[in-house]
Amino acid sequence: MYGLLDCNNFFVSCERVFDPRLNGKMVVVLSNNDGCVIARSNEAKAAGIPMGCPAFKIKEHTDPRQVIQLSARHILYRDLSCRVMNILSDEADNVQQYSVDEAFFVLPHEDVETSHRAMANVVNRVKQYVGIPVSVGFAPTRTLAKIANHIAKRDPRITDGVYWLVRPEAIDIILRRTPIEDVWGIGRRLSASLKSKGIKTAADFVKMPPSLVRSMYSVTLERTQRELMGHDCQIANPVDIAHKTIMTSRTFGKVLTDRDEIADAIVSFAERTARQLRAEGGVAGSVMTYVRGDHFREDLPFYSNSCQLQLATPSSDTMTIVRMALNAFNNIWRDGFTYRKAGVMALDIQHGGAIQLNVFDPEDHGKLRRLMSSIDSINDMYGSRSIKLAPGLQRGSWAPNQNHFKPLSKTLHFYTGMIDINQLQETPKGHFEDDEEQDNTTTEYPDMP
DNA sequence: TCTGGGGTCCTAGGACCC
DNA sequence: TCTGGGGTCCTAGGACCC
Repeated sequence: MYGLLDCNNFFVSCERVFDPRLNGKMVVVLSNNDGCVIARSNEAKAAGIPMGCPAFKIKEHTDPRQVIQLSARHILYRDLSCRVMNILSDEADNVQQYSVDEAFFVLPHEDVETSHRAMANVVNRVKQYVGIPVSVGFAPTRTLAKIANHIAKRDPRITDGVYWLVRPEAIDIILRRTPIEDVWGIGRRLSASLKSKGIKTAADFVKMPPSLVRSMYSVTLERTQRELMGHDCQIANPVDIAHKTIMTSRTFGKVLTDRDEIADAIVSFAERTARQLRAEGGVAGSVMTYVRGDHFREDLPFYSNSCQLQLATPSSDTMTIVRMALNAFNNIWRDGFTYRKAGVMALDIQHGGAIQLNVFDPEDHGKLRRLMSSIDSINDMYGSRSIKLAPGLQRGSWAPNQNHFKPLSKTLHFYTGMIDINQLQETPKGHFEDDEEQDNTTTEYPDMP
């Protein structure tokens, strides 16, 4: 039996913790660059604003003046996420965090009643101590637990925010009511294809011969089907598996043409990638840099390219990663094009320290490791940009647009104790939204004094 | 005017080998 | 005219997720 705990409208709920005036309003949280809607309040969902909706298209769905738009503050969301997961871990076993706002787990109790009480307790404690509403679904497989969770979230008659989808007859009824596109693992393309064959609900899908599903589509889809039938296939088991790739990429706030400005961005991306690599205790075997134009601008010549370079010895040292990223960038840079996005990716990541040293490699790796660990300590202590590489100290003209920050309530002081509010005062260009908090911009509140 | 970021897995096809 | 069979490994691209 799997449990799935999922935070309701997570980013919006986080914002509401610090500003109760957002309750009952249409609220959306925007992606980097204030580009797309990545979280919606129930009110915004009811108005028909879809997930991923470009901010400038909100007006196609509802009066945009009634919608409170907020730039994302991921560091805050991660902090609250940790608190939710900690409370869950008090009651549940084998907690596997699947994303920032959801986790699979199992319960130690044998009987449903005790389990239900334990989970109702978690839901209440999270609401009380973190301020975030959560829902829990239980089912024999993860794919069914996803469906159970949706029901817990949507149906107000579900008591305590916890729904059990266990009895075969109940599963049968629910599958008949579940549109095929709502099944975890069946996205836009697959659902369109299945519908064209008359498969409209999860129940229709389950009736297909599994061998046909595999031959017409893939083993992945066949696994999804078997999970719906109640056979645990461990799909998308995210469990403690260390990352295989780590990427940092951004869409620039504007189209860039200057090589040095883009190199500046590459350095920042590489630094951040290296830092994350070290935080996970991994080393990268190769580094990839990519650049691309703006594919929405048909009036500009489009260019997109990437280059992956192998390291002589796998490394997580900032200077090495930055150097490789810049070398790769130099290989793909073309004059005369415009650039809107770039990224740096660490690949072939190894964990656990069994690194094969290259005897021809002149670097003193012990020394580098000590230097990096000192830099990390200083940045942890004094703020993440206290020490950077000199090439990263440029203009930051690539910085994304984020014009919808609202001042954080002073209650943040009392609340987290983890975020240094003094760091919130300045908003230098060319840094990352999760490095520090911002800002002084005031958001207009419709219908608010 | 304005369209995110960071991941995973699978498959097909090509290069290469014996 | 006729052009094997069976592997492996790698890569690019497509699908999905939140």
